[in-house]
Amino acid sequence: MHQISSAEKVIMDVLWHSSPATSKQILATLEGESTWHENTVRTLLSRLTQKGMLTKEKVKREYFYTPTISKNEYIKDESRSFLGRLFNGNVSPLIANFAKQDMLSNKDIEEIENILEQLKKGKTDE
Amino acid sequence: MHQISSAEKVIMDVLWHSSPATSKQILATLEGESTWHENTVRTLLSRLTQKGMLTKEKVKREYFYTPTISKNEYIKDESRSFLGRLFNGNVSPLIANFAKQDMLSNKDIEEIENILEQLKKGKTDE
DNA sequence: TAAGTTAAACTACAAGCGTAGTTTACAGGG
DNA sequence: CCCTGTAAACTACGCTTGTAGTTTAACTTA
Repeated sequence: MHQISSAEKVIMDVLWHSSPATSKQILATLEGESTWHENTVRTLLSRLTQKGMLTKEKVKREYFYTPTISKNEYIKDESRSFLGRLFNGNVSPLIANFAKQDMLSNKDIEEIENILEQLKKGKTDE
Repeated sequence: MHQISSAEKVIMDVLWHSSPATSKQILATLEGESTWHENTVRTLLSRLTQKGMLTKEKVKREYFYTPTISKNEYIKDESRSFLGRLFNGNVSPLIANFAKQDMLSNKDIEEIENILEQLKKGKTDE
């Protein structure tokens, strides 16, 4: 599984947005949004590399880091695991729950209906 | 926030299903589904109590444990945090992602549409 | 009432995480 | 060629988690 901790995910997000990147560049991107020490970022980078979530390529003295999984894959896995943990893997109870908790605006409803329409169209085309 | 670890959640699930219950009863419920030592269960119970997720009431030598939050509240909070972490808090991108990842069966689509229909009916009634 | 049983409390310990400090090594400038 | 700055590597440390072992305290039974 993709065990990425929450601090590590901040780094992954930067790299998913733009990679390959050096620790320096990542630091620059995080400037203002985080108060992390440089070494913290470097530690996170090396832990992510050890976990196989990043590859690094040396250029002169620096490494350029690149994610080994896409954000979409990550999101898919996380969604699956979330769905599994809380809703036995079924999507509709999740939606039902959002509905029950009043978490769906009219706009949400409309958008979701559109998505489903598109999806049905795509399916019958196959 | 409700920081319940995954081992702790197993205990919470037992108690959400039936509470108050003693550690003995929880052990009995878990019999067969888990290989935990009794002390492991007791440790988890006391950690959950310390975290404020359970209250306990002494009867003779034993404690009866009861969750302080409902499973629905827990699910709501988890859903919110999941949505926040991965989809900036918006539901429709989540659905769009499920769609894109082919995680929605025809049955899912139908059920979701029903939920949305019901929801719209409820809303215009107000 | 002494002994046994057992629930609860306390202690333990390794791995993972958040967050750096310290040391090493190398590239570029004078 | 040596010094310096900086990237990388290694070390650290307290907290959480998973998973118990050990000790204490209190019922229960003979």
